[in-house]
Amino acid sequence: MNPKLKELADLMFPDVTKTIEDYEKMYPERNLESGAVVTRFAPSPTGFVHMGSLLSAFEDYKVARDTGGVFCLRIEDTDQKRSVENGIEGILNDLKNFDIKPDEGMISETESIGEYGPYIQSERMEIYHTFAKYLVLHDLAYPCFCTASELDETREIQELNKERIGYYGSFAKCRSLSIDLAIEKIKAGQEFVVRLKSPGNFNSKIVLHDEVRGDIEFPENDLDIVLIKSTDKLPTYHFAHLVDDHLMRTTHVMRGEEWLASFPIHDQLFSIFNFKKPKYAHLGLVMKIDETGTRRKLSKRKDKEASVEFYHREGIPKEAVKLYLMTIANSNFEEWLDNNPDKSLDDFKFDFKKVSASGTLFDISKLFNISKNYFGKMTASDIYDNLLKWTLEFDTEFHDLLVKYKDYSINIFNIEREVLKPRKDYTSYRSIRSFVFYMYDELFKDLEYDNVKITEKDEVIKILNTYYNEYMDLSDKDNWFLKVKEMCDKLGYASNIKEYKKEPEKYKGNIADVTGLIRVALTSKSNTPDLYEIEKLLGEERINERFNKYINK
RNA sequence: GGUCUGUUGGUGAAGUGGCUUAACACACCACCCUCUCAAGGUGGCAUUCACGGGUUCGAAACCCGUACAGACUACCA
Repeated sequence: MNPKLKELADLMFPDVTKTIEDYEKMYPERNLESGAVVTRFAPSPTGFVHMGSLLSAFEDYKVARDTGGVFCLRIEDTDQKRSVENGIEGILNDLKNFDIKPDEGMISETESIGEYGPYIQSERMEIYHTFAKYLVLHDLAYPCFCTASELDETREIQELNKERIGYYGSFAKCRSLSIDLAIEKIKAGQEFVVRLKSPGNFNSKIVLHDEVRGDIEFPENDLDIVLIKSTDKLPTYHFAHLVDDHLMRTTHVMRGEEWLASFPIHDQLFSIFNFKKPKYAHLGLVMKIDETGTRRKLSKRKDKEASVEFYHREGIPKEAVKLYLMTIANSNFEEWLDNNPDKSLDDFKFDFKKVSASGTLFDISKLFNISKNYFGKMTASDIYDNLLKWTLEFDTEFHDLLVKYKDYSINIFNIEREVLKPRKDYTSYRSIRSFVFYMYDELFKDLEYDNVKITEKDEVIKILNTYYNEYMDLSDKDNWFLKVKEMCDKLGYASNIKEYKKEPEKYKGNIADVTGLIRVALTSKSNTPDLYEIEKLLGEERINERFNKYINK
């Protein structure tokens, strides 16, 4: 070995005490069953998770579960500017809201589980430096003293001459610096970054395999990319990816499409160290159509639905969100679910080949539809329990009523539920209140009554009184309806709508007008679930009160 | 400027050369059912797969161009 190189490497990394072999021993190959997949989700600690990230975390987690593998949460805090206070807790919480728990890695702001840590990159300094030092020792990396303005300058020249932009070939000034000079500069206290001495040739092609896109041809990487940054001595993403995913024995790297372009860099890094390469899957981005009608990446800043906390706040059941995520993750999932209505998400196996390569437009109406169907399958008491939790956090007024009237509330949620075709109107926990508020006297105030057909005051009084005094029969639904019809006939309203349509001039109106009036008087709404069920739950006394309230409004 | 990816209806998409006169689901529209609504049922919604060439007996699928969209091209991830 070149002793000069050793001197340089020692100077650059005085803190390194271990060797790569030491780390290989510390973090041995995992002893997993064949087919078990090791994935990882590696966010910056920004405190919350973006929809696109949630999708990839969800897929990472799903594959790990499906194969009996490991899902790891690693924190990429190598860009200190992005970190926020308690950022890890925030991420963990967002993930937890969708039942995603790491098998390994960070489990709180400061704690982790697993034998492959530390799982926070800023705590892995010495490891990165050990690997970087190895590279310097073998003349595969070098210190670069170029300043930001020098770099800007060469970029401008490159732009002007329409040359490829970057630090490569003759533009890589520090690559050809003599070792002596480099040593001298470091001794003189000059700042430096560590750059890869890329062995690639831009004119040669390589073919890399992506699990969703198949084989892709790239030019070899010839960029002398930065491995270790100057001021904080932290690694760049590229280098951290190599070291961490190798040492954590990640088998499948699933990440956004934005990483596709740096695939050749990562492949080259693994080749240089002769490490076993993980498989890669580059996922299509989650897009939306904005006000101007153009398609663009869903943005954390601009789009409220981009932050996963939004779904929690809206009260969309996490199960529904997961079903939606699965439909965009694997295009065959929806059909599978239709054909296997009794099976759950866990019975479906994630398939890389069914991942769409093109960016997905985020479709919130589809999500609501899935949510609606999910509510349709829940039991009334499940709804009650979950709604109780949701309102505790987001609607304490309603929460108190739910506590006070537990059984009554469950009965409300059970209206038209335990039947062959259950009604489907709830789209979220938040939406429920607007469907049932009138069932609670405490909320039946400051009303705006919907419009009704029958408005003439004497007629209104006559119908409500006649109904209440002579025709209200709550013993069972059939009797109830017979009585209503009877009353209509007596008062001159058609009890059969078909008849009415044939000869409308023969009647004052039809049964729908009459029940419409009763419905609005009782609930203030013209659209509600089954009237009989509502009346039955309300009971005679409150029906009377509400009729009077309506008449005197 | 360079590199790479993508392009099937309003949306998500199936489709790997003949079974496609293009599944399925969401949305939308119409009708039916019906005391209102939600559901549910029936039907409609791409003469055509960004465009132009080519290969082939045969192409949405294969090849070549073009266009458009997106990503990357940082000591950000």
